[in-house]
Amino acid sequence: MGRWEPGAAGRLAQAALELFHERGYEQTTVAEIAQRAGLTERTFFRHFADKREVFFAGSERLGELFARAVDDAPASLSPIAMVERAVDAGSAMLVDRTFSRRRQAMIFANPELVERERVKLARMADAVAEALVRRGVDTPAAQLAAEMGLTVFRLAFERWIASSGQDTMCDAARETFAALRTVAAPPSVPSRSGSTSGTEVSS
Amino acid sequence: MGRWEPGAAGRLAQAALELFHERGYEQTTVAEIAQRAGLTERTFFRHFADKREVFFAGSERLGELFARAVDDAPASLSPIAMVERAVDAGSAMLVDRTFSRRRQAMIFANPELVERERVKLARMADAVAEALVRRGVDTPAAQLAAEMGLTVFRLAFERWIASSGQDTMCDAARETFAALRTVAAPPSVPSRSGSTSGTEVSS
DNA sequence: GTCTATAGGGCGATAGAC
DNA sequence: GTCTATCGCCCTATAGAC
Repeated sequence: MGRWEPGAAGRLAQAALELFHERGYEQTTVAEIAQRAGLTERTFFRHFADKREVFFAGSERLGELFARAVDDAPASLSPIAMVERAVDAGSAMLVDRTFSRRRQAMIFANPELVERERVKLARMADAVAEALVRRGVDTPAAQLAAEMGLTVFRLAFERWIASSGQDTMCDAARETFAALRTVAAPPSVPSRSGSTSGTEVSS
Repeated sequence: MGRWEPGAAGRLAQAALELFHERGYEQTTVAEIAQRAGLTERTFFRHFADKREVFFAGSERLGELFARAVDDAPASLSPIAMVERAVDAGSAMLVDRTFSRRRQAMIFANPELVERERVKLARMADAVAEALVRRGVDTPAAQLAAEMGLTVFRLAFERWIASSGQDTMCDAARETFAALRTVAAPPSVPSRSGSTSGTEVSS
Protein backbone atom coordinates (compact mmCIF):
# COMPACT_ATOMS: atom_id res chain seq x y z
CA MET A 1 0.00 0.00 0.00
CA GLY A 2 1.13 3.50 -0.68
CA ARG A 3 1.19 6.07 1.99
CA TRP A 4 -0.96 9.09 1.12
CA GLU A 5 -4.34 7.72 1.88
CA PRO A 6 -4.70 3.96 1.54
CA GLY A 7 -6.99 2.37 -0.97
CA ALA A 8 -6.66 4.75 -3.86
CA ALA A 9 -8.14 2.22 -6.30
CA GLY A 10 -11.11 1.58 -4.04
CA ARG A 11 -11.80 5.27 -3.57
CA LEU A 12 -11.60 5.83 -7.31
CA ALA A 13 -13.99 2.95 -7.99
CA GLN A 14 -16.49 4.19 -5.42
CA ALA A 15 -16.33 7.77 -6.65
CA ALA A 16 -16.76 6.55 -10.22
CA LEU A 17 -19.85 4.47 -9.46
CA GLU A 18 -21.38 7.37 -7.51
CA LEU A 19 -20.83 9.78 -10.37
CA PHE A 20 -22.02 7.27 -12.99
CA HIS A 21 -25.20 6.87 -11.00
CA GLU A 22 -25.65 10.60 -10.46
CA ARG A 23 -25.10 11.83 -13.99
CA GLY A 24 -24.49 8.81 -16.21
CA TYR A 25 -21.38 7.18 -17.58
CA GLU A 26 -20.70 9.38 -20.58
CA GLN A 27 -21.43 12.57 -18.69
CA THR A 28 -18.75 11.71 -16.14
CA THR A 29 -15.15 12.59 -16.90
CA VAL A 30 -12.12 10.87 -15.45
CA ALA A 31 -11.03 14.22 -14.04
CA GLU A 32 -14.25 14.42 -12.02
CA ILE A 33 -13.80 10.89 -10.72
CA ALA A 34 -10.26 11.62 -9.64
CA GLN A 35 -11.27 14.90 -8.06
CA ARG A 36 -13.97 13.28 -5.94
CA ALA A 37 -11.50 10.62 -4.84
CA GLY A 38 -9.01 13.33 -3.90
CA LEU A 39 -6.55 12.20 -6.57
CA THR A 40 -5.46 13.31 -10.00
CA GLU A 41 -6.49 12.17 -13.43
CA ARG A 42 -3.08 10.67 -14.01
CA THR A 43 -3.37 8.50 -10.91
CA PHE A 44 -6.67 7.13 -12.16
CA PHE A 45 -4.96 5.74 -15.23
CA ARG A 46 -2.28 4.11 -13.11
CA HIS A 47 -4.93 2.01 -11.37
CA PHE A 48 -7.27 1.41 -14.28
CA ALA A 49 -6.23 0.81 -17.86
CA ASP A 50 -9.11 2.95 -19.10
CA LYS A 51 -12.33 4.54 -17.98
CA ARG A 52 -14.41 1.39 -18.62
CA GLU A 53 -12.28 -0.76 -16.33
CA VAL A 54 -13.33 1.08 -13.19
CA PHE A 55 -16.89 -0.07 -13.87
CA PHE A 56 -15.87 -3.72 -13.87
CA ALA A 57 -13.48 -3.53 -10.93
CA GLY A 58 -13.79 -6.77 -9.03
CA SER A 59 -15.38 -8.73 -11.83
CA GLU A 60 -12.36 -11.03 -11.88
CA ARG A 61 -13.67 -12.53 -8.65
CA LEU A 62 -16.64 -14.02 -10.43
CA GLY A 63 -14.33 -15.71 -12.91
CA GLU A 64 -12.24 -17.12 -10.08
CA LEU A 65 -15.41 -18.37 -8.42
CA PHE A 66 -16.43 -20.18 -11.60
CA ALA A 67 -13.00 -21.74 -11.96
CA ARG A 68 -12.82 -22.83 -8.34
CA ALA A 69 -16.20 -24.53 -8.63
CA VAL A 70 -14.81 -26.57 -11.50
CA ASP A 71 -11.66 -27.34 -9.56
CA ASP A 72 -13.74 -28.61 -6.64
CA ALA A 73 -16.32 -30.56 -8.65
CA PRO A 74 -16.53 -34.35 -8.14
CA ALA A 75 -14.44 -36.22 -10.68
CA SER A 76 -17.43 -38.34 -11.61
CA LEU A 77 -19.19 -35.41 -13.27
CA SER A 78 -19.17 -34.83 -17.00
CA PRO A 79 -17.53 -31.61 -18.22
CA ILE A 80 -20.86 -29.93 -18.86
CA ALA A 81 -22.09 -30.97 -15.41
CA MET A 82 -18.98 -29.37 -13.89
CA VAL A 83 -19.78 -26.20 -15.78
CA GLU A 84 -23.35 -26.31 -14.55
CA ARG A 85 -22.03 -26.45 -11.00
CA ALA A 86 -19.84 -23.45 -11.68
CA VAL A 87 -22.73 -21.46 -13.16
CA ASP A 88 -24.86 -22.40 -10.17
CA ALA A 89 -22.14 -21.18 -7.81
CA GLY A 90 -21.85 -17.92 -9.73
CA SER A 91 -25.60 -17.48 -9.84
CA ALA A 92 -25.76 -17.80 -6.07
CA MET A 93 -23.74 -14.59 -5.86
CA LEU A 94 -26.50 -12.63 -7.59
CA VAL A 95 -29.24 -11.96 -5.08
CA ASP A 96 -30.01 -8.25 -5.33
CA ARG A 97 -32.08 -8.10 -8.49
CA THR A 98 -32.70 -4.36 -8.20
CA PHE A 99 -28.98 -3.68 -8.11
CA SER A 100 -28.39 -6.05 -11.00
CA ARG A 101 -31.10 -4.35 -13.01
CA ARG A 102 -29.62 -0.90 -12.49
CA ARG A 103 -26.15 -2.07 -13.35
CA GLN A 104 -27.31 -3.85 -16.50
CA ALA A 105 -29.38 -0.84 -17.57
CA MET A 106 -26.28 1.34 -17.36
CA ILE A 107 -24.26 -1.17 -19.39
CA PHE A 108 -26.92 -1.47 -22.08
CA ALA A 109 -27.10 2.32 -22.33
CA ASN A 110 -23.42 2.52 -23.30
CA PRO A 111 -21.97 0.53 -26.20
CA GLU A 112 -18.50 0.92 -24.70
CA LEU A 113 -19.64 -0.88 -21.58
CA VAL A 114 -21.42 -3.58 -23.57
CA GLU A 115 -18.18 -4.30 -25.38
CA ARG A 116 -16.19 -4.51 -22.20
CA GLU A 117 -18.75 -6.73 -20.49
CA ARG A 118 -18.51 -9.21 -23.35
CA VAL A 119 -14.76 -9.28 -22.95
CA LYS A 120 -15.14 -9.95 -19.24
CA LEU A 121 -17.52 -12.82 -19.96
CA ALA A 122 -15.09 -14.18 -22.52
CA ARG A 123 -12.29 -14.07 -19.94
CA MET A 124 -14.50 -16.00 -17.53
CA ALA A 125 -15.15 -18.60 -20.20
CA ASP A 126 -11.41 -18.91 -20.74
CA ALA A 127 -10.87 -19.36 -17.01
CA VAL A 128 -13.53 -22.08 -16.88
CA ALA A 129 -12.07 -23.82 -19.93
CA GLU A 130 -8.62 -23.81 -18.34
CA ALA A 131 -10.06 -25.27 -15.16
CA LEU A 132 -11.71 -28.03 -17.18
CA VAL A 133 -8.42 -28.80 -18.90
CA ARG A 134 -6.86 -29.11 -15.45
CA ARG A 135 -9.54 -31.72 -14.73
CA GLY A 136 -8.43 -33.73 -17.75
CA VAL A 137 -10.92 -32.52 -20.35
CA ASP A 138 -9.44 -32.07 -23.81
CA THR A 139 -9.22 -28.48 -24.95
CA PRO A 140 -11.91 -28.37 -27.68
CA ALA A 141 -14.51 -29.95 -25.41
CA ALA A 142 -13.45 -27.72 -22.54
CA GLN A 143 -13.82 -24.57 -24.62
CA LEU A 144 -17.23 -25.62 -25.88
CA ALA A 145 -18.50 -26.54 -22.44
CA ALA A 146 -17.16 -23.32 -20.92
CA GLU A 147 -18.62 -21.12 -23.65
CA MET A 148 -21.98 -22.82 -23.32
CA GLY A 149 -21.89 -22.28 -19.59
CA LEU A 150 -21.20 -18.58 -19.87
CA THR A 151 -23.82 -18.21 -22.59
CA VAL A 152 -26.35 -19.87 -20.31
CA PHE A 153 -25.24 -17.60 -17.48
CA ARG A 154 -25.68 -14.48 -19.57
CA LEU A 155 -29.04 -15.44 -21.06
CA ALA A 156 -30.33 -16.62 -17.69
CA PHE A 157 -29.19 -13.35 -16.15
CA GLU A 158 -31.05 -11.35 -18.78
CA ARG A 159 -34.19 -13.39 -18.22
CA TRP A 160 -33.83 -13.07 -14.46
CA ILE A 161 -33.61 -9.28 -14.42
CA ALA A 162 -36.43 -9.06 -16.97
CA SER A 163 -38.68 -11.26 -14.87
CA SER A 164 -40.97 -9.88 -12.21
CA GLY A 165 -41.63 -13.13 -10.35
CA GLN A 166 -40.04 -14.51 -7.22
CA ASP A 167 -37.61 -16.79 -9.03
CA THR A 168 -33.92 -16.61 -8.21
CA MET A 169 -30.98 -16.34 -10.57
CA CYS A 170 -30.20 -19.98 -9.73
CA ASP A 171 -33.67 -20.99 -10.91
CA ALA A 172 -33.19 -19.10 -14.15
CA ALA A 173 -29.80 -20.72 -14.71
CA ARG A 174 -31.17 -24.21 -14.12
CA GLU A 175 -34.06 -23.63 -16.49
CA THR A 176 -31.77 -22.24 -19.14
CA PHE A 177 -29.43 -25.21 -18.80
CA ALA A 178 -32.38 -27.54 -19.24
CA ALA A 179 -33.36 -25.63 -22.38
CA LEU A 180 -29.79 -25.92 -23.63
CA ARG A 181 -29.89 -29.71 -23.32
CA THR A 182 -33.15 -29.81 -25.24
CA VAL A 183 -31.86 -27.53 -27.97
CA ALA A 184 -28.51 -29.25 -28.38
CA ALA A 185 -29.85 -32.79 -28.21
CA PRO A 186 -29.34 -34.67 -31.46
CA PRO A 187 -32.69 -35.73 -32.94
CA SER A 188 -32.06 -39.38 -32.20
CA VAL A 189 -35.76 -39.95 -31.63
CA PRO A 190 -37.65 -37.48 -33.79
CA SER A 191 -40.30 -36.70 -31.20
CA ARG A 192 -40.46 -33.01 -32.31
CA SER A 193 -41.15 -31.95 -28.75
CA GLY A 194 -39.12 -28.80 -28.36
CA SER A 195 -40.00 -26.32 -31.06
CA THR A 196 -43.37 -25.53 -32.46
CA SER A 197 -43.59 -26.96 -35.93
CA GLY A 198 -46.58 -25.42 -37.55
CA THR A 199 -45.97 -21.72 -37.99
CA GLU A 200 -43.21 -21.52 -40.54
CA VAL A 201 -43.12 -18.32 -42.48
CA SER A 202 -40.95 -18.67 -45.53
CA SER A 203 -41.60 -20.77 -48.58
CA MET B 1 -9.52 16.70 -58.20
CA GLY B 2 -12.77 18.50 -58.58
CA ARG B 3 -14.81 15.36 -58.84
CA TRP B 4 -14.93 12.86 -56.12
CA GLU B 5 -14.01 9.44 -57.23
CA PRO B 6 -16.73 6.93 -56.50
CA GLY B 7 -16.72 4.70 -53.47
CA ALA B 8 -15.32 6.92 -50.74
CA ALA B 9 -16.07 4.29 -48.11
CA GLY B 10 -14.41 1.60 -50.15
CA ARG B 11 -11.31 3.71 -50.77
CA LEU B 12 -11.09 4.53 -47.08
CA ALA B 13 -11.43 0.88 -46.12
CA GLN B 14 -8.77 -0.18 -48.61
CA ALA B 15 -6.37 2.56 -47.52
CA ALA B 16 -6.96 1.64 -43.89
CA LEU B 17 -6.22 -2.06 -44.41
CA GLU B 18 -3.08 -1.21 -46.36
CA LEU B 19 -1.79 1.08 -43.64
CA PHE B 20 -2.74 -1.34 -40.86
CA HIS B 21 -0.76 -3.99 -42.66
CA GLU B 22 2.21 -1.70 -43.30
CA ARG B 23 2.65 -0.21 -39.84
CA GLY B 24 0.06 -1.78 -37.55
CA TYR B 25 -3.34 -0.67 -36.33
CA GLU B 26 -2.32 1.56 -33.42
CA GLN B 27 0.47 3.20 -35.38
CA THR B 28 -2.00 4.30 -38.05
CA THR B 29 -3.97 7.49 -37.53
CA VAL B 30 -7.29 8.32 -39.07
CA ALA B 31 -5.68 11.36 -40.68
CA GLU B 32 -3.22 9.11 -42.51
CA ILE B 33 -6.00 6.83 -43.72
CA ALA B 34 -8.00 9.78 -45.02
CA GLN B 35 -4.94 11.28 -46.69
CA ARG B 36 -4.13 8.09 -48.56
CA ALA B 37 -7.73 7.84 -49.72
CA GLY B 38 -7.58 11.46 -50.90
CA LEU B 39 -10.21 12.54 -48.39
CA THR B 40 -10.38 14.43 -45.14
CA GLU B 41 -10.48 13.15 -41.57
CA ARG B 42 -14.03 14.45 -41.25
CA THR B 43 -15.15 12.39 -44.21
CA PHE B 44 -13.77 9.26 -42.59
CA PHE B 45 -15.99 9.73 -39.55
CA ARG B 46 -19.00 10.34 -41.76
CA HIS B 47 -18.59 6.88 -43.25
CA PHE B 48 -17.40 4.98 -40.16
CA ALA B 49 -18.58 5.51 -36.61
CA ASP B 50 -15.05 5.08 -35.28
CA LYS B 51 -11.62 3.90 -36.31
CA ARG B 52 -12.37 0.26 -35.50
CA GLU B 53 -15.39 0.09 -37.77
CA VAL B 54 -13.32 0.45 -40.91
CA PHE B 55 -11.67 -2.84 -40.04
CA PHE B 56 -15.00 -4.66 -39.93
CA ALA B 57 -16.54 -3.01 -42.99
CA GLY B 58 -18.68 -5.56 -44.73
CA SER B 59 -18.99 -7.89 -41.77
CA GLU B 60 -22.74 -7.31 -41.75
CA ARG B 61 -22.92 -9.37 -44.92
CA LEU B 62 -21.87 -12.48 -43.03
CA GLY B 63 -24.66 -11.93 -40.53
CA GLU B 64 -27.16 -11.55 -43.34
CA LEU B 65 -25.82 -14.73 -44.92
CA PHE B 66 -26.35 -16.62 -41.66
CA ALA B 67 -29.86 -15.28 -41.30
CA ARG B 68 -30.80 -16.04 -44.89
CA ALA B 69 -29.59 -19.63 -44.51
CA VAL B 70 -31.98 -20.00 -41.58
CA ASP B 71 -34.79 -18.38 -43.55
CA ASP B 72 -34.23 -20.84 -46.39
CA ALA B 73 -33.75 -23.98 -44.30
CA PRO B 74 -36.27 -26.83 -44.70
CA ALA B 75 -39.03 -26.62 -42.14
CA SER B 76 -38.40 -30.21 -41.12
CA LEU B 77 -35.08 -29.31 -39.50
CA SER B 78 -34.66 -28.76 -35.79
CA PRO B 79 -33.54 -25.27 -34.70
CA ILE B 80 -29.99 -26.42 -34.07
CA ALA B 81 -29.88 -28.12 -37.47
CA MET B 82 -30.99 -24.86 -39.09
CA VAL B 83 -28.17 -23.12 -37.27
CA GLU B 84 -25.73 -25.74 -38.44
CA ARG B 85 -26.79 -25.02 -42.01
CA ALA B 86 -26.22 -21.33 -41.45
CA VAL B 87 -22.76 -21.92 -40.00
CA ASP B 88 -21.95 -24.16 -42.91
CA ALA B 89 -23.03 -21.46 -45.35
CA GLY B 90 -20.92 -18.90 -43.54
CA SER B 91 -17.94 -21.23 -43.40
CA ALA B 92 -18.08 -21.68 -47.15
CA MET B 93 -17.25 -17.98 -47.48
CA LEU B 94 -13.90 -18.51 -45.77
CA VAL B 95 -11.51 -20.04 -48.26
CA ASP B 96 -8.34 -17.94 -48.08
CA ARG B 97 -6.72 -19.23 -44.92
CA THR B 98 -3.63 -17.05 -45.29
CA PHE B 99 -5.78 -13.94 -45.44
CA SER B 100 -7.87 -15.11 -42.49
CA ARG B 101 -4.73 -15.79 -40.49
CA ARG B 102 -3.34 -12.31 -41.10
CA ARG B 103 -6.61 -10.67 -40.27
CA GLN B 104 -7.03 -12.66 -37.06
CA ALA B 105 -3.45 -11.99 -36.00
CA MET B 106 -4.05 -8.26 -36.32
CA ILE B 107 -7.26 -8.52 -34.30
CA PHE B 108 -5.60 -10.52 -31.53
CA ALA B 109 -2.79 -7.98 -31.36
CA ASN B 110 -5.21 -5.18 -30.51
CA PRO B 111 -7.64 -5.44 -27.59
CA GLU B 112 -9.80 -2.75 -29.18
CA LEU B 113 -10.31 -4.93 -32.22
CA VAL B 114 -10.97 -8.02 -30.12
CA GLU B 115 -13.76 -6.15 -28.37
CA ARG B 116 -15.31 -5.02 -31.60
CA GLU B 117 -15.09 -8.45 -33.17
CA ARG B 118 -17.00 -9.93 -30.24
CA VAL B 119 -19.71 -7.35 -30.72
CA LYS B 120 -19.94 -8.24 -34.40
CA LEU B 121 -20.29 -11.91 -33.54
CA ALA B 122 -22.93 -11.06 -30.96
CA ARG B 123 -24.86 -9.10 -33.59
CA MET B 124 -24.69 -12.11 -35.91
CA ALA B 125 -26.03 -14.31 -33.14
CA ASP B 126 -28.90 -11.87 -32.64
CA ALA B 127 -29.65 -11.95 -36.37
CA VAL B 128 -29.68 -15.75 -36.37
CA ALA B 129 -31.90 -15.85 -33.29
CA GLU B 130 -34.35 -13.47 -34.92
CA ALA B 131 -34.40 -15.61 -38.04
CA LEU B 132 -35.15 -18.67 -35.91
CA VAL B 133 -38.00 -16.84 -34.22
CA ARG B 134 -39.39 -16.07 -37.68
CA ARG B 135 -39.33 -19.82 -38.29
CA GLY B 136 -41.48 -20.37 -35.20
CA VAL B 137 -38.86 -21.20 -32.61
CA ASP B 138 -39.51 -19.74 -29.19
CA THR B 139 -37.14 -16.99 -28.15
CA PRO B 140 -35.12 -18.72 -25.41
CA ALA B 141 -34.43 -21.75 -27.59
CA ALA B 142 -33.64 -19.50 -30.55
CA GLN B 143 -31.13 -17.48 -28.56
CA LEU B 144 -29.45 -20.59 -27.21
CA ALA B 145 -29.23 -22.24 -30.62
CA ALA B 146 -27.93 -19.06 -32.24
CA GLU B 147 -25.31 -18.45 -29.57
CA MET B 148 -24.13 -22.03 -29.81
CA GLY B 149 -23.86 -21.70 -33.54
CA LEU B 150 -21.73 -18.59 -33.39
CA THR B 151 -19.59 -20.10 -30.65
CA VAL B 152 -19.01 -23.13 -32.84
CA PHE B 153 -18.22 -20.82 -35.75
CA ARG B 154 -15.66 -18.87 -33.75
CA LEU B 155 -13.95 -21.89 -32.18
CA ALA B 156 -13.91 -23.72 -35.51
CA PHE B 157 -12.42 -20.67 -37.16
CA GLU B 158 -9.66 -20.49 -34.57
CA ARG B 159 -8.90 -24.17 -35.01
CA TRP B 160 -8.97 -23.82 -38.79
CA ILE B 161 -6.46 -20.98 -38.94
CA ALA B 162 -4.27 -22.74 -36.38
CA SER B 163 -4.26 -25.95 -38.39
CA SER B 164 -1.69 -26.67 -41.04
CA GLY B 165 -3.54 -29.50 -42.80
CA GLN B 166 -5.68 -29.43 -45.93
CA ASP B 167 -8.99 -29.26 -44.07
CA THR B 168 -11.47 -26.53 -44.94
CA MET B 169 -13.32 -24.21 -42.63
CA CYS B 170 -16.47 -26.24 -43.36
CA ASP B 171 -14.71 -29.37 -42.10
CA ALA B 172 -13.68 -27.60 -38.93
CA ALA B 173 -17.22 -26.33 -38.37
CA ARG B 174 -18.71 -29.78 -38.83
CA GLU B 175 -16.22 -31.35 -36.44
CA THR B 176 -16.85 -28.67 -33.86
CA PHE B 177 -20.60 -29.12 -34.16
CA ALA B 178 -20.14 -32.85 -33.60
CA ALA B 179 -18.06 -32.09 -30.52
CA LEU B 180 -20.80 -29.75 -29.30
CA ARG B 181 -23.38 -32.51 -29.49
CA THR B 182 -21.11 -34.83 -27.53
CA VAL B 183 -20.40 -32.23 -24.90
CA ALA B 184 -23.98 -31.07 -24.47
CA ALA B 185 -25.47 -34.55 -24.52
CA PRO B 186 -26.98 -35.55 -21.18
CA PRO B 187 -25.14 -38.57 -19.77
CA SER B 188 -28.02 -40.94 -20.49
CA VAL B 189 -25.66 -43.84 -21.07
CA PRO B 190 -22.53 -43.32 -18.97
CA SER B 191 -20.13 -44.62 -21.59
CA ARG B 192 -17.42 -42.11 -20.55
CA SER B 193 -16.22 -41.88 -24.11
CA GLY B 194 -15.47 -38.21 -24.62
CA SER B 195 -13.10 -37.00 -21.92
CA THR B 196 -10.13 -38.84 -20.57
CA SER B 197 -11.09 -40.20 -17.19
CA GLY B 198 -7.88 -41.09 -15.50
CA THR B 199 -5.85 -37.95 -15.16
CA GLU B 200 -7.72 -35.82 -12.67
CA VAL B 201 -5.54 -33.41 -10.83
CA SER B 202 -7.31 -32.01 -7.83
CA SER B 203 -8.35 -33.73 -4.60
C1' DG C 1 -15.03 22.40 -42.64
C1' DT C 2 -13.47 24.28 -38.10
C1' DC C 3 -13.13 24.02 -33.28
C1' DT C 4 -12.82 21.71 -28.99
C1' DA C 5 -13.30 18.47 -25.14
C1' DT C 6 -11.71 14.14 -23.48
C1' DA C 7 -9.12 9.86 -23.38
C1' DG C 8 -4.97 8.21 -22.52
C1' DG C 9 0.28 7.94 -22.94
C1' DG C 10 5.34 9.74 -21.72
C1' DC C 11 8.45 11.38 -18.60
C1' DG C 12 10.56 13.45 -14.81
C1' DA C 13 9.98 15.07 -9.98
C1' DT C 14 8.56 14.04 -5.34
C1' DA C 15 7.02 11.93 -1.09
C1' DG C 16 6.74 8.50 1.52
C1' DA C 17 7.72 3.09 2.98
C1' DC C 18 11.30 -0.33 3.69
C1' DG D 1 20.10 3.84 -0.31
C1' DT D 2 15.76 1.28 -3.13
C1' DC D 3 10.97 0.80 -4.35
C1' DT D 4 6.51 2.30 -5.20
C1' DA D 5 2.70 5.48 -5.35
C1' DT D 6 1.49 10.04 -6.64
C1' DC D 7 1.80 14.43 -9.03
C1' DG D 8 2.03 17.74 -12.82
C1' DC D 9 2.62 19.15 -17.11
C1' DC D 10 3.18 18.08 -21.91
C1' DC D 11 1.52 15.75 -25.78
C1' DT D 12 -1.45 13.53 -29.60
C1' DA D 13 -5.53 11.26 -31.63
C1' DT D 14 -10.18 10.41 -31.33
C1' DA D 15 -14.65 11.79 -31.86
C1' DG D 16 -18.32 14.91 -31.20
C1' DA D 17 -20.09 19.76 -31.38
C1' DC D 18 -20.71 23.87 -33.71
